[in-house]
Amino acid sequence: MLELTFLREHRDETEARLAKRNIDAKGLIEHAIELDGVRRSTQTELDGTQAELNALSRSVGELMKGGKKEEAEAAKAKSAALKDGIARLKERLEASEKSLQDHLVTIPNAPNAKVPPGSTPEENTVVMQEGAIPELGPNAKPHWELGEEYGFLHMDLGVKLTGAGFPVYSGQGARLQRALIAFFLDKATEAGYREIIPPHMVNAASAFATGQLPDKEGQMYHATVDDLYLIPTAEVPITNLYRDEIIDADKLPIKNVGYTPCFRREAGSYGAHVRGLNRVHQFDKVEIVRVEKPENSYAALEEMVEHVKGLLRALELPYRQLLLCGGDMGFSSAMTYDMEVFSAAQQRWLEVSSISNFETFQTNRLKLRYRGEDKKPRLAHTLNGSALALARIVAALIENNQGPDGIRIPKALQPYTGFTLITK
RNA sequence: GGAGAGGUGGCAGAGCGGUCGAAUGCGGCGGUCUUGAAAACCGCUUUGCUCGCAAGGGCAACGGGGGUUCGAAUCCCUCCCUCUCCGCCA
Repeated sequence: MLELTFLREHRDETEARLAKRNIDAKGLIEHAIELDGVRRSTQTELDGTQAELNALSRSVGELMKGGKKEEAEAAKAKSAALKDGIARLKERLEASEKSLQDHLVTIPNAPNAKVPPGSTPEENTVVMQEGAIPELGPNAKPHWELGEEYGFLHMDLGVKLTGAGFPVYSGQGARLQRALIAFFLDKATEAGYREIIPPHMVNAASAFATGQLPDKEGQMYHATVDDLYLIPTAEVPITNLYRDEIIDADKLPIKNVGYTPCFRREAGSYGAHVRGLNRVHQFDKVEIVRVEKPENSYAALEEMVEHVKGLLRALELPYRQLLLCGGDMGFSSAMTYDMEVFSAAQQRWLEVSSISNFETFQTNRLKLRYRGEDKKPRLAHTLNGSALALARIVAALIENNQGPDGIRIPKALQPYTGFTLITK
């Protein structure tokens, strides 16, 4: 959620930044300012009336003590009218706060100045590309065929147990998952991230604070009996660790990493391009999450990108870095890089990481602040990125490394898998 | 799941209908003293909203919500959470 005071004081800037998303920025902001005006005038009026009543109540106490019974009764009678007014004003204030809130929640984050305008993935910028794209020849198979052939991935069993999009890994496939998770966690720990094992379900307040609610309600699995949500990413619980906190400036930056399974309903996305592991309802992901001072957050973003690049290089995967255009960015993000690996058998790029700076968009909802040099609490910046998301990494890894003898495991991963080749 | 106890400031812990945003202690910050440090002493030490150019005001918050009252941290209702005991259980 955008900061109201910032929006008020930097109206033109916010409008210009927001316009990159190809939405009616002017209209959205105008309406917000208007609703805020109503809220503020109501607040002022209510405060004044409440002050009057407070003074009156105090005088009643003093009159009683002084034995002036009649005067006290007169004051009591006077307070009735004030109370009426206060009740009405409170209602009005609540209503105006609610309409303001309801409106603010519909405004996406304002993109950073560097973000290219645009509305489709075609308008994203390719920042860089690295790694040789393997020539597999005509007999190359997509990962879902390889998985079946080698017997380590079973989409059909997942259907039996749960439904489409819930893969079952077995044998070397299961071990490969575990190896990747351990490898990613170790690399993040080396880079100074603290490992977190969070709950895999969160309450509505947490889902709201990181922006899953109300914006992406339909994307999450909802356990209605207890009103809990299955996390779509570790970002949700890990970022919410700091909800309602004021952190001393010298404690920043905070760098956390967590592995969790991720659950996404992905309602309405079916077809050939989502076969196999390309898009599933449950996948494993190692996520890095940072809390930063505003002046450092963009340097942190680049640092996170470098970290992810290191992982992709170690896995010997051809990859590229995309700077998302305004219209393709997530609702809460101010700037997002996507990392994609090339899946040689499918001849397409697969998104395996999304690294974003949310600036104060999340912390405003989280009420996550830090105390700077001036001792005043200010909203911190939050960032997060996948490092990395497993299912598609596995897809690309096994497709790109298929050969006549089996599927080759990259060197960096071999200490973790305990084998160098996936065989039949 | 059953029974009981309790939720107050960074922490500990008072307050149990009025002047209590809240005693006191600890911690933290600033100062005095000291060659320096410690001790001692003095002062300061929550957050949000709002009015104001500012100085400085006002309002709200004692787990959440509602109620009683001229007035609630204090009384009542309700929800949530924590702890103890019992039951169940990886």
